[in-house]
Amino acid sequence: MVKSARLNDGTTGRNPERTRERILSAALKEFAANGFAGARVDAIARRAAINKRMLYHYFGNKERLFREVLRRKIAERQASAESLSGDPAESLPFWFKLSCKDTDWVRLLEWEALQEADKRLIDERNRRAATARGLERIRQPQARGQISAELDPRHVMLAMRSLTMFPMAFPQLTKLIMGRPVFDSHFQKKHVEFLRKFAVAFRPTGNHRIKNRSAN
Amino acid sequence: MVKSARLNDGTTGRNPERTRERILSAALKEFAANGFAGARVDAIARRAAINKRMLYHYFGNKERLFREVLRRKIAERQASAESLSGDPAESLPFWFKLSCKDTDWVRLLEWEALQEADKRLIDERNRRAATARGLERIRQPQARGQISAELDPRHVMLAMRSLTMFPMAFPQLTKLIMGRPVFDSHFQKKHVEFLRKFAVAFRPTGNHRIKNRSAN
DNA sequence: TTTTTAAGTAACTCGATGGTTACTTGTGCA
DNA sequence: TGCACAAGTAACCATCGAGTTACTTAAAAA
Repeated sequence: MVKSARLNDGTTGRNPERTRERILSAALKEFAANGFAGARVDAIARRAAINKRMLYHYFGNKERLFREVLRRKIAERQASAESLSGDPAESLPFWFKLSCKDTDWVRLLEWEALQEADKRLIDERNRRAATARGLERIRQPQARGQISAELDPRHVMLAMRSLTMFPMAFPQLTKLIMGRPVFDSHFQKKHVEFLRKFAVAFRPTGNHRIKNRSAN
Repeated sequence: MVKSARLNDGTTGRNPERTRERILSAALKEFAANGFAGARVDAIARRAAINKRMLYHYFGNKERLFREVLRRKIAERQASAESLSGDPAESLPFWFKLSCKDTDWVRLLEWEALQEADKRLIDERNRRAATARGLERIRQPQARGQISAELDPRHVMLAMRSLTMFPMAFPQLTKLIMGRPVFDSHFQKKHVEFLRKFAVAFRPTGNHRIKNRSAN
């Protein structure tokens, strides 16, 4: 037969790479939508258009698949975090927009908060390191006088995460308060404006800025 | 028999009030811990130390029980919201401490965010009204010059909710950032301090405060 | 070409779970 | 006193869902 020659990277016949990939992306959707416990292996298989058995062939079981999905997503996220300005008036809108674009991530974190609260974190080493780098990206602008040095960088980070993730994490509350769904682009634009204005909260106050400047 | 006289309010024999109450409080725990889909009717029955059949006797089915649990909790919450100062330096710590004390509520909201995102809210009328009253409690301090009138009260409310609920809603992130569990009382004390200090973010800036004062 | 191994499929198992059936027992009221 | 109805119990059922068995088929190595 002619077709058996070199079709593997195409769309026909067997293709382990493609199958693995389809399972992973289907699983991401399913886990983000329903959490680990709520996700249905059959649903993942259907979404990926593969036989359920293959999922066990490639990933062993539901939990290992979940860990793999999470690991990949974490890596993807860390990439987008690295290059970023120290000015809260830019970074707050940036993080907020990212949450709006990547609802799967927000939901995965939320499921994790609810379901694996007690168990130890997946990919913990990696995430600790990323958090430490994130804190460094707050201390630098503090030294430069862009963020008040009076504030503990950890609380600053927590506050920034809060302000930028909360609306997506609690869409029903956002809708209740704002009168518009979180996905509404008008709301998103307005909230970006609000965050940009609100960012002054992190800036040094007049007297302190002078104190910091003179300390250099 | 002597004992059949007037024991109903006691601990022995039949007691519909008590049974209903036990089911409701067991259900609150179970739903907060596992969400609607994850909650097990058998587990609720076991927790309440009643026969599973009674649960259907009193509440019809799992969903109606859930709605009743939520309705009660919402009512309880609204009560504690009504009397409250307009000064963010007081209200932010107040709401944060409330979240710390009432984790069940935070978790119920979080399950709702994840699971009933599409369906319309339970007890919606009531919650809309409470939200409107909440917005009023922001407009008043704005008029008094305690909160900047430059800020849209809805965004202010959203930001306040974010800052006060987020740490409890995402305990794993809080731990990652702070190095201590959310339940740690030292963290809670420090975060209260941070919020009190950070509350100036909502206050009018120098020039605007003058403008507002002169407007009265 | 043959053999070996990985990719793929259909049908099954078995425990868990929401809800029900069919029953017994205590209590307030005529 | 007895009767009607609510409170309460145990065993059951149908369905669903993670994981498995037992098989076929493509493709790379020998």
